[in-house]
Amino acid sequence: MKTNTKDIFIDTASSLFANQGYHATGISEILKKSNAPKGSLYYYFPQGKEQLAQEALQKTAEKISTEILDVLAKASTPLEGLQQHLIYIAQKIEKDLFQPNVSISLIALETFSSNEIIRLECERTFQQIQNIYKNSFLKMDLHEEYANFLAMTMVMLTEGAITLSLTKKNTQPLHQLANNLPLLINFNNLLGENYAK
Amino acid sequence: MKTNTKDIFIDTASSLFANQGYHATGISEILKKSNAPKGSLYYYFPQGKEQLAQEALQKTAEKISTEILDVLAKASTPLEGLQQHLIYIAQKIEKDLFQPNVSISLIALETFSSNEIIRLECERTFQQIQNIYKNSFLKMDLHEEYANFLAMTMVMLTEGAITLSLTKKNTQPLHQLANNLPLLINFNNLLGENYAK
DNA sequence: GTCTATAAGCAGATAGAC
DNA sequence: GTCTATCTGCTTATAGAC
Repeated sequence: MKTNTKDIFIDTASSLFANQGYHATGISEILKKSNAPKGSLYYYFPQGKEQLAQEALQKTAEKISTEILDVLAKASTPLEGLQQHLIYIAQKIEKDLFQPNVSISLIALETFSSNEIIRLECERTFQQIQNIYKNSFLKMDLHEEYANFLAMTMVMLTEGAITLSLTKKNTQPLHQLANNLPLLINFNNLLGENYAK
Repeated sequence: MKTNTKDIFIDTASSLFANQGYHATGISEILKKSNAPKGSLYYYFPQGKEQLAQEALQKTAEKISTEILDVLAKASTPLEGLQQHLIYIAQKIEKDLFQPNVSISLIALETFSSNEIIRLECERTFQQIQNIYKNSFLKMDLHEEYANFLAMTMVMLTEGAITLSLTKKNTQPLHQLANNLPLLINFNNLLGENYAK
């Protein structure tokens, strides 16, 4: 039997943790926004805040992965898909008034040295996203190592662009990156073809 | 008259905030590592934690800027300088056992929506770093807008590579980016020459 | 300028009634 | 399964002695 009180907790926590961070988000705030009492939270998540954060992070990771796969599936080329994804993120940031749920960098940087469970979850998520990018590049008949490097580059660029856009309270970095992405990710690059010569 | 108790506070706070984050770092931890009593902290920083964080961030920003300028000055080309800087960051991370002081992304993401003073300081810092990159690119006779885009790209890539390396507890992303940077930042790129055609 | 004792409030977590 | 009252410890900050 599936209750959905638990899902409400996860959704609320997912959003709050991603936008404010793990330490800045209190259990009380999650309870208030979930319209639920404290007891039921500890019923569903006996290990408390850490367990809730872990499950919330998995949910965020799933959502991000799905969004990327969707946009790549609709696009006519991987490059266009990546550009559209960056614009999608920018629109989401604007629409949600800079409270989106598009990045796990904050949680990753907050916990990498203090919480091994959550750190591993973040590492897994980054790898999962990178693999999605890599698979799309492989369809372009790129050398595997080169595809992998470009995929890692896309993860770095996307996370960096989100960080800059949020800090500036302006989505210009995301838009500019989307517009000029062909200058960076150049499939006809001779250097790239000789990548692992 | 210059005491240096204040400087000790700033150095300690600078390191703790950058590595653990603003909310995870308590005043008590700063006091303990500074070997100083609580009274003197509030004597030097009457506005408490927020003021200390702001001054610590300025110190971190200064240090990062100086390091980039140094490495660029010694390198024979901007591209080599950027590669060496990435390697320098990787070495610092390894040497300091993943407790370096090389990024402001964590503080930026933690505070962009909750603390306007610190957010502005972060925005200023990102812009300052981008300007250093831009000036080095301009020496290569690039179009100004293209130089500016490449500089922004370098900020994104560097912050992204640090985030990935810390999360993985492995500096491979930083090293791989350094090795393959010429594939991305390509001054002979025809597209780049036509940037703002 | 330096230091300690303490305030006031909030955090995460729990016990136990219903 | 749901809810509330409460515990313990930690947080930032302050008052005031020296």
